[in-house]
Amino acid sequence: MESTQNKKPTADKWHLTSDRPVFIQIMEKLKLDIVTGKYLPGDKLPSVRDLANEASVNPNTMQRAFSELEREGLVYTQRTNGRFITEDTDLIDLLKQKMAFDSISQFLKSMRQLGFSGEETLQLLKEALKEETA
Amino acid sequence: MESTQNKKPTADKWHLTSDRPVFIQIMEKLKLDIVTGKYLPGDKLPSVRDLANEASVNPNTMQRAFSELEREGLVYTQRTNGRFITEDTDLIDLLKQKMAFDSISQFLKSMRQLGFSGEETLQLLKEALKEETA
DNA sequence: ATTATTGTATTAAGTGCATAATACAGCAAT
DNA sequence: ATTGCTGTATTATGCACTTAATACAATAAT
Repeated sequence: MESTQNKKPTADKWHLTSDRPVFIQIMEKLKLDIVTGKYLPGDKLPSVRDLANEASVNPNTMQRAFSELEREGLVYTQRTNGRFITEDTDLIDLLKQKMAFDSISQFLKSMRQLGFSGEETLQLLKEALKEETA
Repeated sequence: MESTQNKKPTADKWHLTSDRPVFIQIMEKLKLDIVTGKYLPGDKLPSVRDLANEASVNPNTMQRAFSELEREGLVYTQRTNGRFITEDTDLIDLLKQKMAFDSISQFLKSMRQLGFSGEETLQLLKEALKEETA
């Protein structure tokens, strides 16, 4: 017996969309959770079935996301025990740096495509930050 | 008779990838060409077939991209004469503003997801710009 | 008037992603 | 030893995007 409020409280904080492959979006979310410390090195992950259920996704899809993450060395598997976050903290740090670098590069590229110089882009960013507090 | 160098010189400057719908990527490229002035208001566009050929894409796919652009008011069609860039310069300006705003918003969002504050992000961007010239 | 070019529509096929429904093997807990 | 949970594999179905091969209607050019 579960209490009525104990159904699925930790449900969809995955905000998955249909405009890109779901397994990619899951990978991105997991990577964020890893580099931001929501998952710590060595942490045990929920089972494929549980996570699939929580994300309202097919187990195959969740499985695929983890397969890819494992290929990248971010998680490792103990065949019948579960999955765990890598303990390679250097790898995690590198990933975070790379994600930040990629974000900056992509931003500058798209702004330049729109015709803005680096200086103009910097200025626009400053103004955007100013707007936020106002 | 064509000279040997007159084959398809203006070929693939479309760099389309397979990780996202092609018709979306085409729309993005066309929008960029419009807001950056490579196409001017009222300009006549090449035919669907020619553009499809140039981009190495199926005519249906190119057609779809244009249908969407037309829905957004960026191009208009003369039934059997061809397609033209909108002459609504305000719309074009608004689009450019929106694209820049979206780019900035997305950048700030992704950096915050990585744990960086607005100030930190600004600093990282400055450093990135400094690195470029060095 | 004829011809070529325009946008547009249709049908069939192939591919990748996601789902659903199972099933199996191996280890942990009991 | 049995039971339950783990990752993993398989088969079938559906959907969206893309391609291919046509075809048609309407206008511009000749």
